[in-house]
Amino acid sequence: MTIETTAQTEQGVTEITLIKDAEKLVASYPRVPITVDCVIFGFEENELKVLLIRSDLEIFKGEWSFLGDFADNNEELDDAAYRVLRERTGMDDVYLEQVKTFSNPRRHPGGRVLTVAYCSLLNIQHHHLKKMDNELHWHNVNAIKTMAFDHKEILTECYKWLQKRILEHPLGFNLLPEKFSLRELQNLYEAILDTKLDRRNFRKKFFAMDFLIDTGEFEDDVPHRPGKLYQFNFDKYEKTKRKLTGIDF
Amino acid sequence: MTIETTAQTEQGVTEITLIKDAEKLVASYPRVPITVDCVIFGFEENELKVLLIRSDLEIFKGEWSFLGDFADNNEELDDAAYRVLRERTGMDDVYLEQVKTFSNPRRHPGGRVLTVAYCSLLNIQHHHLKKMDNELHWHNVNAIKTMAFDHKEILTECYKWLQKRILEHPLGFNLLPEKFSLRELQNLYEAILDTKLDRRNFRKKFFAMDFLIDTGEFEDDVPHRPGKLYQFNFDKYEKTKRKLTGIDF
DNA sequence: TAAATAATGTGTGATAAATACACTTTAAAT
DNA sequence: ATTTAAAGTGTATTTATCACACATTATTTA
Repeated sequence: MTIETTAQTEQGVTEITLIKDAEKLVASYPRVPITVDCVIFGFEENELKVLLIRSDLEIFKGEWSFLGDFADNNEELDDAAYRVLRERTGMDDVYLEQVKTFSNPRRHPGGRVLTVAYCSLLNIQHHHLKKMDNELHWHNVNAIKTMAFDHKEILTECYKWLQKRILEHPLGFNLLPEKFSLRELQNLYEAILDTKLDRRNFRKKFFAMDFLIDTGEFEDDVPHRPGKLYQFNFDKYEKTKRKLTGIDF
Repeated sequence: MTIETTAQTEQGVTEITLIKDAEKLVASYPRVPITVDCVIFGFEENELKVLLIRSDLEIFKGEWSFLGDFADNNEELDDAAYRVLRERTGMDDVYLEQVKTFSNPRRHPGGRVLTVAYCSLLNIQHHHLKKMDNELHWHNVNAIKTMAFDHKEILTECYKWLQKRILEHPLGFNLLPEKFSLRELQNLYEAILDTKLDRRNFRKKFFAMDFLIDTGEFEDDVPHRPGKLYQFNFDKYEKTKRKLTGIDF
């Protein structure tokens, strides 16, 4: 009993020493500020959009950038990305995934800053930009020519990521309203993949997967025959492994 | 002319001011030490291996970890990863790809350290561990139970990455000797994907792609009918978009 | 109220890819 | 000469991809 206590104490002391050693080692190495950047995709008027804000750096005055922020001390980066989303858009139940870390030492004019890019997909109708906030804007992804920092490069990488990811995982539903027509779904895929798809094959493919629930409702604001509205079946989505590859091309 | 010079000077002055502002902003944010960790896969005796080193932290005495290092000031992380490979294995023309950033604030006992995991694939026969260096060891990937830091988690992610990546990109050749038999190639795929493949379909698949060059040579150290030796056709590999998906399952 | 418009909804046949499956051949070892 | 162990090869079935056209329906316009 005495021995056991001693052993424990000794072990405790040793561990504290070892942690001190580790701390000393870590303290001796260069440190870098870390940011997260959220590349937030949306879909509206048949176009793939991305949510940008005017850079808050004078040197990039007028240029657009992603929503981002420095990571707090002891904040996990996923949490930082969710925090940025919450703080800037008011949403926190969105799809979010880490994509890539960018480390060019000259990417930030204020010195070396490392950034981790996160892609987020959100339904524009669920998110209403504050009217006065004209620093925030949804941009057509294909129309963006230049951005602040290395953000154009980040956008390119994230857009490629999205094109690939949407073929192996039906992420697109995160971008649509809760109830959507098959045309809207197809338009979304066409916008993201930047291609035309055959309507019959597209429908066949999606009906073959059991992702779609027929709501029995129809569109009611279209100047032509209204299409049926569907909902996404999240349960099936979790269970299936079926890929979306090979939609027509 | 005078005006132009003045304008240039003024613009220069302004830019310097703006950069100072940016520097001030960056200086005000938390900084974190960054490491890269190289998850180096190899293939030997029909098993997928990963190259590990005994942790240099006393607190992890005896535990295994990836080859890693802190990023130098102003060093791009890809370069840091290549540097680690070069310094520790003597190789620098290896396949290397960024996989994921790990940021749990408690992942390092010496305080917050962020790490970026890189996967590397290398041909074990081209790399001869220094005989005395018994701190470095090739481990069977499936036999690893615990590791230092969060390296077991990193391994899991990188192994998943490899399994996925090898189906869309013929990376496997990086792990094989220059000349290899189809059996070796199939064994490699079976080891990585952890599954059995049909020999005829596997051959059909690889011959259909034009990745293989028939060397006309045969194995000569096997206790049975020797197989033909092939080389990988890097030119075709660059040109093709053909996927490796759907090998038998 | 008839005609024009614009998109919905539906099926089949052709081609290509994935999969399942068994026997003969060859070289080395015994 | 026999055994062993793997190489090498072909076909038939099923599944997925892809190309393609016409009737239907609600709205808008003349």
